[in-house]
Formats: sequence, C-alpha cells, structure tokens
Amino acid sequence: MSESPTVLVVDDHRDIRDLVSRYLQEHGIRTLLAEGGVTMKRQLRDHAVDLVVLDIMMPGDDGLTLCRYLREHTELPVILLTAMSEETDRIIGLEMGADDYLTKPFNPRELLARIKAVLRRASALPPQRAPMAGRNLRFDGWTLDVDRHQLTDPEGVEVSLSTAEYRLLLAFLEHAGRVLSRDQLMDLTRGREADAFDRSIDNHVSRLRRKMDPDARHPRLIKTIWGGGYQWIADVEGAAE
Amino acid sequence: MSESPTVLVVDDHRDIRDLVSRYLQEHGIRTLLAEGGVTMKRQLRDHAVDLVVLDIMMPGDDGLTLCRYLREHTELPVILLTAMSEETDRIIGLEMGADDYLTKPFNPRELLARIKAVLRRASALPPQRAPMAGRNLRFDGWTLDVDRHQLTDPEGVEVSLSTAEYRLLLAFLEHAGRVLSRDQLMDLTRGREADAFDRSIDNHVSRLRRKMDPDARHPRLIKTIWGGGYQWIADVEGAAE
DNA sequence: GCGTGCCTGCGACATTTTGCGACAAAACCG
DNA sequence: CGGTTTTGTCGCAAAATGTCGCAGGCACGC
Repeated sequence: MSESPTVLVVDDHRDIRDLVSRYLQEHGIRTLLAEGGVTMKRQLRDHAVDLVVLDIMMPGDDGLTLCRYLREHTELPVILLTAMSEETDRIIGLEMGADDYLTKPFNPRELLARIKAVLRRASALPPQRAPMAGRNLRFDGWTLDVDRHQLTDPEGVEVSLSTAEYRLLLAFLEHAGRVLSRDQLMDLTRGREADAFDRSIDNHVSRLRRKMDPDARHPRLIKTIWGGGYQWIADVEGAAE
Repeated sequence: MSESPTVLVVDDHRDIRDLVSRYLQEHGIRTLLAEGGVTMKRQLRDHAVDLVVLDIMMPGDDGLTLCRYLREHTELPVILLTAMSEETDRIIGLEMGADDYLTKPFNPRELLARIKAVLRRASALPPQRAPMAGRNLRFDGWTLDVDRHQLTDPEGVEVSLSTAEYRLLLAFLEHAGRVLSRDQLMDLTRGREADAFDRSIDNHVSRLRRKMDPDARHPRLIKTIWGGGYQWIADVEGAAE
C-alpha cells in the first residue's frame, strides 16, 4: 500500500469526483471514478481496487444500496460521504458496516487522512510484542531495558526517552534490519491517524538521532531510505529476529 | 482504551440508536450500530469492538439470545438496556453474564458512565487475588508491610502514608511493570468515577514521588507514560506477579 | 460546640512532550 | 548542472503532566 493504493470514488456530482480525484492523485493515490452503481460495478470488475469512497446521497441506486452491495459482494473497506445534517444516513451507514464516514462539506485532507488510516490498518505488520518482554536489548554498546523503558549509553549513563521516542526505538529494534515506511512506523508506535503531511515520524527520528546517533553523515543506528522510510542497521542482541 | 474505545449499540429503535450514538461520539467514543442480530454479527466480524450495548427487548432474535451469543462467542463486555418493569429480564441478563444494565428510560450520561466503568474494569488486570495479605513487599530497598500499611525506607526509617497514598502504592505493587491508566488507577484505589479533568491521581503520584522517588528525571519507581498513565518499574519481591 | 490538624481534591500555573508549518539541506533526475 | 522531490530540523503552539497553595471535609480532643 505504500506503493500506490487505488481508490474508487463513487459520486454523482462531477465536481466532487473531480475535486477528490485531483486531490488524491496529487498525494500519491490512484483514483478510479464512477457516477453511479452501474459504473461502480464495472470499475470493480475491471480493476483492482483497495478502497471505495461512496457518496450516500445519490439518485437511482442510492448510496446505502450500493454500500450494502459492497458489503455483501466484496471485502473492500468503505468510507461514506454524507450530507451534514443527515445523521440518519450516517447511522445507517455505520450499521451497514462502513469503515468510516465524512460529512459534507468535507476537507479533502481529512478524507485523505481517513483513507490512509483505513488502508494502514489493513496492511499492518504482524505485531511481535510478547517475546520482547523482560529482556534487555543491546546494540552497539547501548542497552535498552524493555521493562523499565530505560536506555543506557555505552558509558553506562542513563539517557531518558520520552514515551514516543521509546516506542519508536522499540519498533526499530523489533524489526531490526527491515525498511519501515513512515506509515508502518506510525502504526507500530501508535496506530494514530496520520495526517497527509504528518512529519512527526521524521521529527521523532531526528530527536532519537540527536540523543543516540549524532553523526548524521554516517549513522550507525538509523539509516534513511530515500523514498522508503527508515531502517535499523545495527545488530541487536536479545531480539527475536 | 484511553485511545478511543469502540462501542457497538444494538437496538431496533432508530431513535435510541441515534440518541446514544450521538451522545457517545460527543464524548470521545466511537460507535457502531446494529438494528438486530444479523447486523450485529457483521459488525463484530468487520470491526474491533470493545463493548456492546444491547437492548434486551427486540423482535426476532431477542436480546437475551444475542446476549448469550456474545457470551459464548466473544469475550466482550455487555451492557443491557431493559424496559423499566422488566425486572425478570434484567435478572436473567445479569445471570447470563452481562456486565451491567440500565433501565429505560435512561440518562445518556448514566450510560456513558457505565460504559467507562465497564471498560476500565475490562481493560484491567488480573483482579487482585487475596495473596497480598500478610506479606511484606520489598522493592529497591524499601519495605511495605501490607498488614500494617506501613512503609519503611532503605535506611529503616518509617515513612507514613495516607490512605490514598497507600492504596495507590499497593495498586502499583500489585501490577508492577504494567502501564496503568488514570482510569484504572482510579478503579484500583477507589472504584470512583473519573471526571474528565480529574487530576487527583496525578496529585497522589506526585505526593508519593516526593516521599519515595525524588529524582524526577530518572524515576526508579514510578514512570510516567505520556498519554498512557503510570508504570511501576522497580522489581518487587513478594509480589504475586 | 469548637478549634486543630491532616487528608483530599481542585484550580492555577510551570514544565514537558508532541505535532505541525516552514524552510534549509540533501538526494534524485535528466 | 538546474529543477524537483524528499528529508532534516527549528520554532511555535497545543496538549499532557508536575506541582503548589488553598479550602472543604473529617476525625479527634477539649
């Protein structure tokens, strides 16, 4: 999904389709469009779709009918667009099992954030929590006490980590050697909603490096994979993998 | 659960679903809805649900049947909604293992309070087994005499604790190593309802730290988990876990 | 009943952690 | 080499936490 997910936008208003489509494409998401149920089904038949954005207020086959259709015939996640006041629609939509909804008028950025959040959840890394507990992890002279959230540098000095820094470090250690995208790191550290322009992972990596890996030219611990994310490059003793 | 718990509301009356859903969402709880058993099961299949609110008076698969289904197929906590006079249903419901019930007409605020209470309980902890009694707990040089509620510092000097401080300390010792949310700590120390802006736990932690763990930078006993709560990080001898 | 002292919760303010915009620096692309 | 994309990092503001002082409540002794 980090690649380029495909989203099918179903809405009878051309201007909305265009707006959404353009915005999503500008942010690395492939879009397919449909103005109603017939086109939607053809698109689904002809293309590999990762997620459907569905306006619930449409003539003909209305949105709820299509939502039910999607539920019954596919496994696709669905995000509904509902008119501001149509609480009822929203509620029915949630009953039908939509994964999220957005009320119109909506902020495209908000839509993108929801899309990414839903897709991230679908492609999350297998967690591997249990084996870590009760261990000390060692790498390049450093020691991380997993129970105490306590980090010790090669000279034995304790270095305090904030919660987010600790989680990020642990995510790296649990997946040492693997290239982790920002989305994956976001998932591993919180599962929080990622904004389109969320640079918080970069910030935390920066803060971690300042404490642990100050030579930016030749990182010994966290390597930047240009266009891909970050990678833990030091050997880790005591890790499960 | 501190995150944003998801509650599935199962009721055949749209107005009730509507009311409950809106109220809960306004207070930071995600809601999913179902008008009956079929939708309920689909929602459970498709989403991560933390708790189910179930109307017991429904046509078709009636509420008791669904409650039994939930008991047998899930570990989810259940709160029942019952009509005022249906004492029988209520009793049967509790016998079936519902975690709480509310009689209609109910106050949404009351429902929210019950939901929070049940979730707190559910997300916590092997309930305190009696074995603590009659023991002395030791950690980092300190000793807590559980029977006498008496604390002794590493030099053998007795340190007096107020009731709340003692309970808080015991809660930590009984769940050493675990991250405890403020809600959970509230439960463990009093079972009292946690207000949104209740900072009393923070205060008690602060007071405990002043007596026992004065170096805020490098706590040896109680660590703050930002956005999560507190965690006892010292080894405890004599504890059950 | 009345004062005294301790416990407790709350408001208020200080401090820390986080996330985000902005812009500089680096990497990539021809 | 210039132009574009991606990343590094700074500063700021919002959110969460730490902590102080105060006031109400309660127990106790007079």
